[in-house]
Amino acid sequence: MVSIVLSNRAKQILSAVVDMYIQTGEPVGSRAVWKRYKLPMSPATIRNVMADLEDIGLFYQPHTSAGRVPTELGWRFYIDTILEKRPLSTQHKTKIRQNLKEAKYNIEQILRRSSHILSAFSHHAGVVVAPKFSRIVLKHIEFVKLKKDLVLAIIVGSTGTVYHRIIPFYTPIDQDNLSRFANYLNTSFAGLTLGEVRQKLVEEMRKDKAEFDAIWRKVFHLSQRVLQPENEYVYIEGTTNILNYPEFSDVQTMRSLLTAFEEKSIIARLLDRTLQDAKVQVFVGSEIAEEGLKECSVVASPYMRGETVLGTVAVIGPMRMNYGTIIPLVEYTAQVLSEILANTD
Amino acid sequence: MVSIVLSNRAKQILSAVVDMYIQTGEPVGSRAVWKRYKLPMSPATIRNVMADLEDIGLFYQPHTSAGRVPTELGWRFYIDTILEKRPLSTQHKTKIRQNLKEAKYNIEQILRRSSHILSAFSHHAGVVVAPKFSRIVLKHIEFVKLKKDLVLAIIVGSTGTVYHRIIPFYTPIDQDNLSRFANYLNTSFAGLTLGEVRQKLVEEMRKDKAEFDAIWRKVFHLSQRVLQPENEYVYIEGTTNILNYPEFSDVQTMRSLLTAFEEKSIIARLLDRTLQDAKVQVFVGSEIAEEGLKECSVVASPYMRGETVLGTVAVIGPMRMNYGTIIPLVEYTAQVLSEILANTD
DNA sequence: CTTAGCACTCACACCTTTAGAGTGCTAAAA
DNA sequence: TTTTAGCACTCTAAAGGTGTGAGTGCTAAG
Repeated sequence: MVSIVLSNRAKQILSAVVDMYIQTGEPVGSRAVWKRYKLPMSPATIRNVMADLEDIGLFYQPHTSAGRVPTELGWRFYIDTILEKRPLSTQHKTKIRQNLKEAKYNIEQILRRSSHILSAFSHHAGVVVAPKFSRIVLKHIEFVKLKKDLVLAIIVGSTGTVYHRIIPFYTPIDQDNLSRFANYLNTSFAGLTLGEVRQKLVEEMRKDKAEFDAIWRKVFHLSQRVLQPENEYVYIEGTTNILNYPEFSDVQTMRSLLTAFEEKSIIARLLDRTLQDAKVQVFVGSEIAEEGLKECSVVASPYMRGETVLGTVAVIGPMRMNYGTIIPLVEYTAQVLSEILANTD
Repeated sequence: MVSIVLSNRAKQILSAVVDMYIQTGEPVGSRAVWKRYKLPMSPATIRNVMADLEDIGLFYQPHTSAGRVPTELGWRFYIDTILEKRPLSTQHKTKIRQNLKEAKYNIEQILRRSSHILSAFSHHAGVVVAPKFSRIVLKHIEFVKLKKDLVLAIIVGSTGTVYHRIIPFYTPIDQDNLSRFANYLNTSFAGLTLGEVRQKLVEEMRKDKAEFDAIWRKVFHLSQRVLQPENEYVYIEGTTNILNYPEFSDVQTMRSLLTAFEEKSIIARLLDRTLQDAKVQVFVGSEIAEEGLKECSVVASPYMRGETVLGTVAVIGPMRMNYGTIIPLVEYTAQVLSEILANTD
């Protein structure tokens, strides 16, 4: 958190410059801001204040005779202390809620739709990170023997997510035994996260080592492989929206941006850190360590099932995004998502 | 097919110009081509021939004092009659084969890897359209009752593809009945495509209408919903490669291109027509009806399981792509894919 | 402390000029 | 008849020069 104290007037001017810069993307001059916002002082006074704000490091001047542009610190300060959120209209809210509820029971589609909504409403890239595999709460597991040495494992999570894996298994075993084992897992571990199940299994195996026969041990091993965490799935939509912003029109910048979007693991890593804190978070510029996204801002919020954080929804765009409307958008989307997931029992 | 007959010399010059244009992307002049390819004639002669080729419509001159650029017709002719394919090196071949075989049993990953390979080797966008749902051959189907009014259906295809669907089902039914029905489907219809299964079910239901009790009919209906075709899945990788090509550096063109890539259904529609013919196909420029891709070329080949065409692999890039190496690349990738899918029984 | 006035700065748009690549045509050579 | 050298011509793109306007900082008066 930045500890800067500003006079009301300075705040007013900061706010006006930021607002105008969000719209135009060009350096904002004193006269322009004066005309536009009808501030009760002359351009000269505004100029003086702007010079002061530049001294503190909130503004930056591309060249001597240009207007001012907010610096990263400027954005940070604006977001933390001045910004007034503009709640979504009830219209928009019902639209979002309905759209997501339409896809009930199909989690993948719900998540895809969420990223679409985020993108369409914000005019930036909309991102949703699917629930982490190891955080999924086990509801049901099933093994199907496909042929002699191939087993299909199906895991149903409490949110309705379904995972399946085909695993080579070179030990002769019949479907009955597999079903019995699945049954054992279902009765003993339903309600735990897959991560926990995995761990408990290791413990069980260690504890009762003596008791187990060879086959049973193999099956334990098999389920270890089934519960191996997998890559996180990331839904991204609206990446082309960034083409509308002149600050990214440089081919070099654009390539690195789009490459970052294409490499979904980068986005997954970036949004991983939002999981710490169950509320909406904003990252500006170099607060984002990820290559290619340092000129961007991210508004992100985790979504949950009950108390458990599952994944993240986010909007990624240029620093000059309209935080006042986008923060509530992200917040609300996460909230609706959490609600929908809570009701899937 | 175009019916144009050219002298050897004209072919040689066409070939040289095309080759040089592939490398530079800029209009090719007579002197440059003469120096580079050491053709046994003077620039003036080359100029004359180039003028002739322009008359036929194979070349185009951006302005009076510029070199020549192949027209769409020019590309078509070149591809159909002059092009010499340059087979992949054994090195590359084993690399591709190994990479794909590594992911055995995980069809999704195999397809994803295929698109990655296509993109990495061609330096353009690599595309793979997953097998069409209704063409999947049924190997195994299973119903799992999740809760009172929710059924999870799992379909395993003969290629190892697994589909799952969660379906609301408001008729009280126990797991036993569901299993019995699944069993019926497995024994009666395994080996048929899902499309066929769907149709047969309708017939069965009609034929024996009288015999069925209410529940049984509901279950029939349920499986109709399960077998509903779903959107085709498309894997695209390397879309950012197009940023390297100056012909797309115009922001407008780029946006429409990237938008087309983001809207995967457009790509699916485009590649749908390749399913007709089980061999590699090339589409140039306006032969592609799809919005935003009219300045591109597509090299596509279906992949199969046995005699059945399943889906398509393709490379999408600028018209001046290196067809000589890309056609064999696409051909080979489709072939390896078909081999791998053939062995999954 | 605020503001009007003014000199000064700098990017950008616009014009002109120039260099160079490439052409088409003509007339000579093969 | 075909090929080639020579040359005038065309057009683009880069380089340089100029003017305009938005915007500043400073100073001195309100």
